[in-house]
Amino acid sequence: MTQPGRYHHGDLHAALLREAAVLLREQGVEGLSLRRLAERAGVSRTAPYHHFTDKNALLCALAEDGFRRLDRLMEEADFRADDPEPGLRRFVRGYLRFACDDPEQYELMFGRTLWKTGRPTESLTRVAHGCFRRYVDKLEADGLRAASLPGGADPLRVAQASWATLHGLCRLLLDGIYVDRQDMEAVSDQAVALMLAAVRPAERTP
Amino acid sequence: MTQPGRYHHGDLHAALLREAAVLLREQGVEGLSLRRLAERAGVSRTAPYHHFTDKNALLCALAEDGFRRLDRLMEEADFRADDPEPGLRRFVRGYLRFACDDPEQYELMFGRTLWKTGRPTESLTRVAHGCFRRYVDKLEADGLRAASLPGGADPLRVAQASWATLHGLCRLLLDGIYVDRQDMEAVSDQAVALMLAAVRPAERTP
DNA sequence: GTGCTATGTTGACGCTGTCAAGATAACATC
DNA sequence: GATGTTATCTTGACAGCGTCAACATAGCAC
Repeated sequence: MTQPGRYHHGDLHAALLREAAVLLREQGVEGLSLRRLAERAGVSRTAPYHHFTDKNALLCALAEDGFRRLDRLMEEADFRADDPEPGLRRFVRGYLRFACDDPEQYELMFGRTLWKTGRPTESLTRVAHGCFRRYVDKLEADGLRAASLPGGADPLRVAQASWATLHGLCRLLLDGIYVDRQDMEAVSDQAVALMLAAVRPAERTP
Repeated sequence: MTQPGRYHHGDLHAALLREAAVLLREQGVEGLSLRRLAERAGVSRTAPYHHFTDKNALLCALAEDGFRRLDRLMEEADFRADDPEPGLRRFVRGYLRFACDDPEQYELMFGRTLWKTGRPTESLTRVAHGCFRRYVDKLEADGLRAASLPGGADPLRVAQASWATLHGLCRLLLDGIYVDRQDMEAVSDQAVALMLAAVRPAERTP
């Protein structure tokens, strides 16, 4: 459907997204230019503008795909009420694996490129927030209700702080600042311990 | 010393760094171009190349300044052995304030621009690692030695995980993803609780 | 067939980082 | 004081970028 002789591409929209995902994975956002993308799709420089209003819009669509995949991870999470540890550990590892599998995609999803410098699409914002919402709900329903919470601890706050831990870990890891790739497992366990301590503060009593 | 008629600027190196810091704060890395910088300093486009080998080099110098300031914050930190909470709380707030005071500088210090896309200067790496080292040492000396640690918890791991929490909080906050500016104080307290729980796991016993 | 709309094209503009070559000032040495 | 070396600053150029304007072509409804 992408025969070289054809004037109309056939499904440029999808092809662009597909090519963009590859380019993003291989070269990062910095290496992802609309011109190169167009060239790879065998189309002129400005053709993409008939399918995405902007480079920003294309990147938002790309990030949105990522959040949809992350949301699926969220769905599978299961913090069982009586013993949240194994589920939490599995979730943390899954999250880290998600980030490490395609660092550039993770960076795009959570980086400033879209959220600060660019203008996040309404659609992207909705999906991203839905993903977080699901995390809060899960924490509240499965983990926190059963556990004896420290006085007045808001599930939202716990969710924010624990997500921040996870997120910070990924960032430090992916950018290679203070955490090495080989430390991943150990730090991951440490993070689980940290989060568990917040959820079940009185557990370690002798 | 920056008279308009002079052929030689006088102290372009310092002037560039000064102007760059302003531009960074106001517009972010994206708005910081060497050409604009040169223009602001009243000098031709390529003059900066006689003082910094690269845009990368200039950014590294800028980030290095930031880490030196952060290191000073680290010096002041004091996690007293008998009751680390107030010191920790002060430190966390200080860290968050540091990041929020000049978000673009914080972003530059920890972002991928230098650590992933760019090539961090040896000098920058040294200062940044020294800063983290100081945190580990502080944690170990003041807080952890006195506290009853969970079996086999490595101070390095605790430092990595807790820094990740702090860092992740800042990122989410600054990029405005899952944490609002107004949540800052509450989430900050939650983070302190999280970190305290890791350091003194048996404290909440009734 | 006629027109409308979706899609793709070339040309152009201003912005960027950076290299090459040449100009000028400052400074050390004789 | 003259001379040579070096640091600094200049203009010119190049390739790359996102994006707008104007134009070309194909597909589809009537």
